[in-house]
Amino acid sequence: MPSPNPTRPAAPHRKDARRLLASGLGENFAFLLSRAGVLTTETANAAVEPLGISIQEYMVLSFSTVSPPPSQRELSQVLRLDPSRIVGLVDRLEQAGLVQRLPSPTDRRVKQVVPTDTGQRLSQQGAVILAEVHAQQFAGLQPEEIAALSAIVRRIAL
Amino acid sequence: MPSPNPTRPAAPHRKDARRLLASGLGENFAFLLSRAGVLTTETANAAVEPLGISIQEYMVLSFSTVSPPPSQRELSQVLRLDPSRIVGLVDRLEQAGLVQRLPSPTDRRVKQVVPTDTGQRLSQQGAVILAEVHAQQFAGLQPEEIAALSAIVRRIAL
DNA sequence: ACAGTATTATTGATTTTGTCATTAATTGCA
DNA sequence: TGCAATTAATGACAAAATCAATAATACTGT
Repeated sequence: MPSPNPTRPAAPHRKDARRLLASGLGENFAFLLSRAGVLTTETANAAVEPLGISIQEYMVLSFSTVSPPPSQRELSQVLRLDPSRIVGLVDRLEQAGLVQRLPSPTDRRVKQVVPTDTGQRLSQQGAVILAEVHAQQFAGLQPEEIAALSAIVRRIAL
Repeated sequence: MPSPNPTRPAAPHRKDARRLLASGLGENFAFLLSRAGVLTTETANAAVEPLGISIQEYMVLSFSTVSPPPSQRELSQVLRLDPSRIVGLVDRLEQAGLVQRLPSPTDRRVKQVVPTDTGQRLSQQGAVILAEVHAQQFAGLQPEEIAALSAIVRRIAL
């Protein structure tokens, strides 16, 4: 698990920003977006840590709440993780009693990943926590800006 | 180097998007931003591959064009990479004749990373290529939306 | 119905990254 | 001067990405 120091939410410094712009990197979407992604992921990871799961595990859990339940295959596509990685993530969630692997009624190859009641609750808790944390992280932005960001990023990411 | 298949620029599918929204993950900034970051990074990586460098190497090269030249220390802060990682990246760029390590005139501990003429040109080429690629990647967005995205993400990432 | 092909979950090997501790050289401070 | 801090570099180790292979099952075209 990439558990960055939770006490240091990684604030970049003024001077860095100036030189970043001067170098041209500050206009580079690959740089900006991946950096924004890393920063928010770090924050999110720290936020769900008290729940006893990593942010990746949270995402598996969260997506497993969809109906009908996803196969591990779908999880790997949606989360853009190698199928072999999903195995381990689901393993840990299963051991923690948060999800179950149920055989698909229609295809005996696939195992559906289904949240337990505890898993359901934890997923909702996580959603609340993350919403709070991001509200805080984006406190400097206007609500319309956040909405715009959400809409645009969704167009890129989805 | 995380060199994703350059022929498959990773297009998410309609149906995934629907279920992603249904699961609630589609409203999750940690998910959206990190995913957008990964997607654009993959695209960018494929785009600069013909130049013979990875996107990380490109970023080091690009930032080294700032004046005065950065120390390796500054590179590690700005790019959020471990100092030990910078060593290898600069090594490769140096071997490729794209940057030089010059002793700082004011502090004999620091080595300034300075682009060669070839490095300068390649950095500019890269900037052009990446601009094109992202224009293409964001083709569905209005220019104002792209501007807004850039501004907002810069506030988050910088 | 059959043969061949594709797909699913899983395992394992290999490589790449991230993270940490340590070191030698050098600087800056008390 | 002497001591703590900083820089680049190296090496150790854990985490993650990537890739190949496998067994079970499903699907296809004939």
